[in-house]
Amino acid sequence: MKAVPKRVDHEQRRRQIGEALLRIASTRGLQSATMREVAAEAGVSLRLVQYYFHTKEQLLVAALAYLGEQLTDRVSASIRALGPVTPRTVVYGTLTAALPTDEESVRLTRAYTGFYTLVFSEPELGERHGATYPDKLESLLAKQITLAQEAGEVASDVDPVLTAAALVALTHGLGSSVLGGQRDGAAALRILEYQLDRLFSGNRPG
Amino acid sequence: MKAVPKRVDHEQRRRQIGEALLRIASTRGLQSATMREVAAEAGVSLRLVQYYFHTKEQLLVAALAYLGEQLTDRVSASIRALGPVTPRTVVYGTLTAALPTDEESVRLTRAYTGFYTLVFSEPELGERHGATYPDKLESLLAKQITLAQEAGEVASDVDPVLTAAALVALTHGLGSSVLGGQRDGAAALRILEYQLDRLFSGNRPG
DNA sequence: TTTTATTTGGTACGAGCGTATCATGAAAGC
DNA sequence: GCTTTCATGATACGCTCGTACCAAATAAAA
Repeated sequence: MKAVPKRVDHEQRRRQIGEALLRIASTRGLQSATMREVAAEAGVSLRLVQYYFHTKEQLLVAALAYLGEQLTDRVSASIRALGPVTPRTVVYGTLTAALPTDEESVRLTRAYTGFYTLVFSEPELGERHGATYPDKLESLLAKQITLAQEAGEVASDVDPVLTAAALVALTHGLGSSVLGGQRDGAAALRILEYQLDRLFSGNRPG
Repeated sequence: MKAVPKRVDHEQRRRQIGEALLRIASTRGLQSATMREVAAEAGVSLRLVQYYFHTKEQLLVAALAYLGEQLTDRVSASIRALGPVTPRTVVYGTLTAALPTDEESVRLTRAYTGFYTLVFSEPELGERHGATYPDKLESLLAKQITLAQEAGEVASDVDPVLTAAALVALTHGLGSSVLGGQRDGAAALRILEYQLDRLFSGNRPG
């Protein structure tokens, strides 16, 4: 079967090629990520890309999976960096990690946006991958907000579900504005933190 | 020179073709709006599209202008529909009009998103058009929030600029989630109105 | 009516795309 | 050692894209 690869590690090769695609997607855009460009970026021949990914869609799906890994890695690292795990640090860490503030996050959000817009025109890709990231994010945040309410950190009259959805949408919108060149990452972070500070100020604003 | 067009009204023809492109952009996506597809959708020959728009970029720029008209028309209609012009109605009307809730707004936001993402990869188009819509929107909303503060409708300690930016980004993010099929327009509207209601509730939430 | 400029149609060209095909070197199994 | 399978390479095919070219109608001007 596939007991031991003969010469090279298949998974490593696939990853090498998939990451080349992500690199292109985050610099020249996903529509520039042709099979030939990916091959050149990965330093291999076109035939090799076809060998490991019989079709382009398979390549895209694999690259999207790799991107998902990097994204969740970054989020958990961001939460960890904020010290003890509390509802507040989870919410801050999760959302600020998704904002394109430094070089790595710009890369990730650019690539992610590319896939997101691709799904607009090719819905099969999203179904094949089942990428319901935002939904899980929202329910996670809603739970954290509820916990924060019980701890008195968030006013008791806020609706956790509606607020969590708004925060995710806000973060997404801010990310788009940064990628679109409307403002820089620091400004976006300021806007997001302002909203979070207002939310986590207990019963009174300010 | 071009005193009187001989047979047909040039501007009308250009509009006919431009709207055909918008129709394609809002259904099959902007990447499906090839010159041939636009010609077929407009019911004219490919040569005619080339005649009125020497290059595809000119066609895109013109269509973007038409889209802008329709967008501002919809916003002012939405404001007018909310009754007397107050800061509150202006803010509600502007933002809810930008949300894909009915068929028309879905069409508009789909087309708008197509152009927005196109600018990601072709920044020249945005520069050529100078489409700094969001910036103007934010300053307009910031001013309205300031007015609402003076009228006591909004808590005096909110930052109008940061809040306006957040509202625009929130609306954009919500629109994306609707277009991405994550929720429907009604749910997005509920989330937005919840935030607006909290903002316009004076000094206390609820 | 003849001329001329404007408006329309049909078609071809060159480039880039995803994909398929043919061919070859190198390791594994008998 | 020979054969079979895996891994890689070079190249070709069919398609679609934006654009360019050639030609024919038709309305305005003379």
